[in-house]
Amino acid sequence: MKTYHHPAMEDVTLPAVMQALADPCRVAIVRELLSRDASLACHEVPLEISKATRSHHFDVLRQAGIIHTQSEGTRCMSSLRKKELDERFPGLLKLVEKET
Amino acid sequence: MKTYHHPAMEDVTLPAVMQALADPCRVAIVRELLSRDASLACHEVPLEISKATRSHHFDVLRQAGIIHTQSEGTRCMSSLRKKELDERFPGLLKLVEKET
DNA sequence: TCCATGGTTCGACGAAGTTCGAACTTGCTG
DNA sequence: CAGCAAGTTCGAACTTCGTCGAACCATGGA
Repeated sequence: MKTYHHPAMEDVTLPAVMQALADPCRVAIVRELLSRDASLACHEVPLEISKATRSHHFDVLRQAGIIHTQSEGTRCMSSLRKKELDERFPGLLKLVEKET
Repeated sequence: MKTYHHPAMEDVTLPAVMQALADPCRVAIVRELLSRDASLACHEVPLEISKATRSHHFDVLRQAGIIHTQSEGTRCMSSLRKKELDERFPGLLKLVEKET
């Protein structure tokens, strides 16, 4: 079973998290997670991109400390690190929440 | 006298503004502006980068709707579009304010 | 009028990021 | 066991970004 590395929240920098959210696909993923308030398998995201690209975007979000991922059978379930994020970057998720 | 183009705030997207703040230099510039609560000439920013690079970063911030720039003699003074930003992206500036 | 100063623009360069197909791994299920 | 479905990894092609030096443009003063 694959395991994923998640950075400690205090090691996550503002530019890094901004960088991660600087892509419309990734913002869409975070919004999907916000609207569900639950974890989500990669392939469930409604985006017209290849598997490889999808995997990459989840990777970036994970390395930026935004999501937490774990294997569950053949799927990998991701969820927001909501509480930690709210503590480290208060207001960030609220910012993403709005559709605009 | 040079004039600058500033986008309408409703045309500024979240990924665009995130992209602009995804660079440590630009975050530093915004922090400097926040701490002064006044406008700032390009060359006053305490960053060890060339004139050209400096100009570029101000450009990016301007196009992302974050700062407003105007010529004053030979200098160009920039200031935060604080009120508009707070309205369009509430909590964004507060996020940048923290040193971490 | 000439020069110094503050910024801009241009072209170049390497670094980094996005995207994909293809091959591979892993776990479930018939 | 065979086959499928979900993800990962790799390499390639391409784009974008950050940085700089050099040349350039305005403005204000000597």
